[in-house]
Amino acid sequence: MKAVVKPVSEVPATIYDVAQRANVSPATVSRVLNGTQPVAPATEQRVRKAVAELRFRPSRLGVALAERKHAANGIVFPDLSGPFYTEVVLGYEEMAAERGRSVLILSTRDREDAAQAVLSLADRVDGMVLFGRTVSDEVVREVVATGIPVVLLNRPAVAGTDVITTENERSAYELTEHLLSHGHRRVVYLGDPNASADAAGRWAGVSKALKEAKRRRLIAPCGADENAGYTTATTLLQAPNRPDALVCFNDEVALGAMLAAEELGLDVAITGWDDVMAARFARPALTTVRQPMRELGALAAAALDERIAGARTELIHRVLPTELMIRNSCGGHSA
Amino acid sequence: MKAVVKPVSEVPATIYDVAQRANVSPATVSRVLNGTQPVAPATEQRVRKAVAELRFRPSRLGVALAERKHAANGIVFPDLSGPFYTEVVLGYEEMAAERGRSVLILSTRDREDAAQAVLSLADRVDGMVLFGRTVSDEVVREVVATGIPVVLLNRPAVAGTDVITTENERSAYELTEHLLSHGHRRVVYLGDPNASADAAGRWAGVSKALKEAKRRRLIAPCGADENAGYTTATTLLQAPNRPDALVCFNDEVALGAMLAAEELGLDVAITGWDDVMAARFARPALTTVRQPMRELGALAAAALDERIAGARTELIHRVLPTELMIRNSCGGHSA
DNA sequence: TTGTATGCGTTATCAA
DNA sequence: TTGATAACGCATACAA
Repeated sequence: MKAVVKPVSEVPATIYDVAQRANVSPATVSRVLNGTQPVAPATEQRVRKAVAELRFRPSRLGVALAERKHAANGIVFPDLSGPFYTEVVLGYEEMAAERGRSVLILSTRDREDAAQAVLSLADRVDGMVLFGRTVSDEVVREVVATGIPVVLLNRPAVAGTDVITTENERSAYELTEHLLSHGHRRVVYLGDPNASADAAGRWAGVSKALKEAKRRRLIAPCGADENAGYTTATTLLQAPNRPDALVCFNDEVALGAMLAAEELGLDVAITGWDDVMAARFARPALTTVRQPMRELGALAAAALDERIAGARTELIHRVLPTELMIRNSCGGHSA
Repeated sequence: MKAVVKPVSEVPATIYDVAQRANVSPATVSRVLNGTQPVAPATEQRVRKAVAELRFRPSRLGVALAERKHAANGIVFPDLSGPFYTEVVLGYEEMAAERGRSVLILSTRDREDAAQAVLSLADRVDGMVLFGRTVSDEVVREVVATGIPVVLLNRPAVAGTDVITTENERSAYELTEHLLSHGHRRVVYLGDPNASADAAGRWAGVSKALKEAKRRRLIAPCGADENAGYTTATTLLQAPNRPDALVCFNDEVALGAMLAAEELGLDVAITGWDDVMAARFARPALTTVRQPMRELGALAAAALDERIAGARTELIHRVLPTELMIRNSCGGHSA
């Protein structure tokens, strides 16, 4: 006489279905699946058989509620254009995946409800990393107040957060010194120190080198994209007493400035920041600064994980080194 | 006489805490917060007051389980380097956010457990989009079998999936015709038709144009990165009877090939695909094909949403047009 | 208009 | 080694 067996249905099986089919309690099924407690071999066999037959997959929804955790991390960035954020996100995802956590992304790019979006993300993750230039300190504090660990990237610390940044001032200083050593006398910085900590840090380095060399500390407030670089440089290069070197906030700005110089038929030294792919292919090739983007993301994920797991309670503040990529655009290297 | 009021605690308040403080039932709190049923003004006031005082935020975990949905979408891509995937992801995230859904990302880049990772992602979302070159058809079928809607991007359809692709063959055909009209006679395609549907489609277009012009249909199997392009082109350009035009699978390959040609001091026409930033800055500027990346992502999110909401049951298959960006690298345009 | 009670799918505690 | 059963935090039929 055949046993009456529930047919495999289209609706997902629950742990109760499995329990019933294996003639055990739901608790035992859970124990088998998670290895949380010893189970008799024979019992385990029955359970595994039932699981396979019913194609049972534990509901993440149920698991999450019972464990009261999402097993997911968030990451908030202003934009994804350019390789910088992209690479960081990739490094972050990779490390998170290794540790069994999913990652939720959120781009704040000119979104009016950015604050709301970030807060709402906070409800869906066990921890999150926030890039500079995304939301106000006030919002960061609110997120911290929800109780989840927060890691800040390239942004000044807020109480209760871990911080990881890449080095700015020293590299900018060296870059400027290099320019000066090539005989450039009138160097101006294209960027807006008020716009971000990065921009401020780089200006600080440039400024310091200029001061030490007893040069005028010139700065041209400028947006962070190619168009801003092009426009600003066009104006600058047509003014009397035009600069012979431009230290740009990033590669996009620098590339835009190169276009301007090219159009005006002017020979001016130009440097960028980030080492985007286009920097290598521009002619002359762009001198720039490379950041360990991948590592930045991976470290952020690791830091978050430590706090989520409770393995660390004190906060950290790490600064990652950057690397000068001297190429032809800064003059003196046979462009 | 003061009412006894529960102090605001550090542990998150639940809907029961709010109900108690407002002297109503949890159901009423839910109704106020979600506007699912009319509530008396006075009652609503009390509830909102309690919500504010307790800083109550509904637990996503509880909501998700009760509603039996994640309110989240997934997206799986092979990599994020290069602007292509990045822009698509951005378009996707933007559209998803507009519709109140979070997005979970998953990169399969040389990950051995890619299949497992994708399946596990399937448990955490209400629907997902999969790029070509990520997992096998078998895995796609398994995901479809879980019951969640699946949208495939730049990849041949699998039963039960929506498909959105960008046009390949026609653009490749036009690109090749253009090259031929410039007098190039020996044009070879750098790419691997077996590696992806994109590579195959582009080769089909090149092949067709060559055939119609009664030229030899030459192809050099080649990886999809800069290094592969450089290596392949170096070999090709040093062989007897070398090509005078290279149609490359993408911009990275083309840029690598340009480096090779430059090193060898050879003048050869080169075209790419994707219009990465470096394409504009290379000298000569790279002729390439632009895809509506942002739109691709947005459409995918929209398609997913329709199926998740049950607004559409029949499957779609859309092909988005691409645009030729004729610049200098294809010769005849005063490079 | 509001409250009661149950379901959602797990995990985990406490007995047995 | 195993089974009841109570959380977990909300939504929602069903009553009142």
